[in-house]
Amino acid sequence: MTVFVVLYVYMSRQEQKLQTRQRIVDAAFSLLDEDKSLSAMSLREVARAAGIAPTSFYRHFTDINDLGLTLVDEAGLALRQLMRQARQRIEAGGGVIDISVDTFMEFITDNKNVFRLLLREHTGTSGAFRAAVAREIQHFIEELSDYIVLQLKLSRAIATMQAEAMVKLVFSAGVEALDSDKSSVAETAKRVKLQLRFVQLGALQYSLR
Amino acid sequence: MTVFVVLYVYMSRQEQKLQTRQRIVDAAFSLLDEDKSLSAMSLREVARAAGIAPTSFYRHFTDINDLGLTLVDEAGLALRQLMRQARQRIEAGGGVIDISVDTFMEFITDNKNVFRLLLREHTGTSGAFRAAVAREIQHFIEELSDYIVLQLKLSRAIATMQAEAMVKLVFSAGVEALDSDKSSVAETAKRVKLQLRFVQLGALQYSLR
DNA sequence: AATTTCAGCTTACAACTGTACGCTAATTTA
DNA sequence: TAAATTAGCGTACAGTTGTAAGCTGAAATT
Repeated sequence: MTVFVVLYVYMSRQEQKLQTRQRIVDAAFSLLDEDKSLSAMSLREVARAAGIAPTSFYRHFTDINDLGLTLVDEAGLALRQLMRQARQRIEAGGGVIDISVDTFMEFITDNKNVFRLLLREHTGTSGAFRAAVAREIQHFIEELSDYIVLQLKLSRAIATMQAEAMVKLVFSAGVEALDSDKSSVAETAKRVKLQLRFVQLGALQYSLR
Repeated sequence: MTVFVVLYVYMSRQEQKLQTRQRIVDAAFSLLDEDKSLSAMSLREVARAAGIAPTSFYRHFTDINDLGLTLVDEAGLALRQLMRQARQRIEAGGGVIDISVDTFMEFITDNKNVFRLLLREHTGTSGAFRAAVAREIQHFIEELSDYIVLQLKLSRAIATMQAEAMVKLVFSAGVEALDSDKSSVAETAKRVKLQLRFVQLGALQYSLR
């Protein structure tokens, strides 16, 4: 005897819609691999990947652009979560630079498409997207700057410059990491850590001058 | 009385073809403004801008991709010329950092689309393009590294790290400069100069440690 | 002077795009 | 229970794309 048990998971209309919306977002992220950019992503392609009719897309987003902004937002959210994670690890002990870089590199390895999105749109063809990504990076810089002022007792002005330099170096290293295998990533991480040390030493030296 | 003088500038077939090819390249560069990327550039669009029939494009390039590689090459060439220019200016006297940054910022301001191409393709959707741009940047780093070894007498290993950090910081500043007006560019330049000084001081400090 | 080469053209076609329109069936509201 | 709302679908259309095929006239070669 075989018994079929059908589980009905109740979902209100609103919840169903939200779920479909998320399917679209996920589909879009999954399309964003090595050789597909946001601007090259067609509405029909996304719809296909999400398993809906092309025209149903409009029930959730007005535009492909609208979807794009959502993706950038989600990516920014992921970045901020990443920072929280790094802070926790730092409080648990360990060199700030080492832990931050390692956390970042882990993030990139595990979320290539999220980081790719940020990088591409940072220099992409939509001014709105460029600005949105720039804002996310600015958040990053400001939080790091706060940390530097508190921990290293540097002036706010110098701390900001130091933080900016560090974030940009880490992001640049991230660019390399996207196209590298695991061992190369470790090597890239090592190099950027040294460079961050240069910046740290230099900023300190400069403020003692 | 009106006299029409027709000037016949003789051009061999080969020269004509080369001229058309250059028109295509120029047209492509001119299309690469704020909101058009290489991958979003259609063959027909380029042909239209170059004033030729779509199918005539194939007499010069096998692909849009082929054209892309040519553009990256030309951009790399422009970068190398830029460096030569910077070296000349430095020999004429002045702070190395100041002159290098100023030269670079001038270049970006005068050749926005060339720099945009490099930036976009550095993180773009074509692995071949990404690699090509990475090579150009590597050139840049190596030449700067040579300079540092010679002038500042640092070890090759440390000089390379310093050079890499500096080039990446300058390129990052370039990203900002693309979306800025003239006065903001000056401000960005000032900030990156300070950051470069951090790196320089830090690398020196580190090697004396 | 006769022949070959070839840069650029026109025409043509199948594939794909965004999106307008109206239908359906199920949920939500009254 | 009756009426209203709406997520998702199918059909349809005009516009754009890459590129295949073959022609033309001028330049280059013989």
